[in-house]
Amino acid sequence: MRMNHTKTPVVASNVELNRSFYERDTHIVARELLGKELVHYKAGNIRAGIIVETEAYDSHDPACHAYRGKTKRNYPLFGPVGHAYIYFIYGNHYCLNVVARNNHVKAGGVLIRAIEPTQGVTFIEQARHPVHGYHLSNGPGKLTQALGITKLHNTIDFVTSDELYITEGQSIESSEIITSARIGLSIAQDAPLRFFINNNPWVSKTKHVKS
DNA sequence: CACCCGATTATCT
DNA sequence: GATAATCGGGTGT
Repeated sequence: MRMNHTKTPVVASNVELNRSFYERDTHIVARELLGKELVHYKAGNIRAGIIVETEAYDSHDPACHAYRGKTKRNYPLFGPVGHAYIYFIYGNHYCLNVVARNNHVKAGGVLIRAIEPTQGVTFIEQARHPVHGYHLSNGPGKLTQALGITKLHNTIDFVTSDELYITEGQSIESSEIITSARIGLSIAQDAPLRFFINNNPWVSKTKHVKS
């Protein structure tokens, strides 16, 4: 099964992704999550954005949290695909992953690194005050703060949840997708497992980008 | 724009 | 005790 990469009109879709979407190689899912819409519904309010940057991590990758086996922190990566893995880092930030892998690896997930806000921008600006523009959500710690995602959402099922879910959003042509090395790692720095939409201002700022 | 650095804490060794 | 899939503010070019 493949997504449609032919010239398709850019039409937003609010159809939720199904379980099988996440049951593929982690790097395929990372690539195909570009253009999808991440939605957080809370207390009658919706905040959402189009995913514009992702990174893939699976358990035979030394940079993956699951590389050294299951722990109290990383156990969601070993659980069912389509669920959330959220971790707290640098004493300040929450980072959001979607559990995704084929049936041949023990654990894996896709880090959502940046979104372009589409709904609830007023609430997003409140959550990120005093920041505006692309600074609202052009980084993994920024987008969770923007949408109000915390460790409380850890292990939530994107496929069945009415609070946190992902929809088809808009289709992205493969020619618009850039592959590069991942950001901020101390090991496995050269693996081409970061994906982002070319020329999208909401993609995080980086120094060196290998394509 | 490029580089440098401190904050702050859950988790792992 | 050390580390970390980050961020934002600071300084210098």
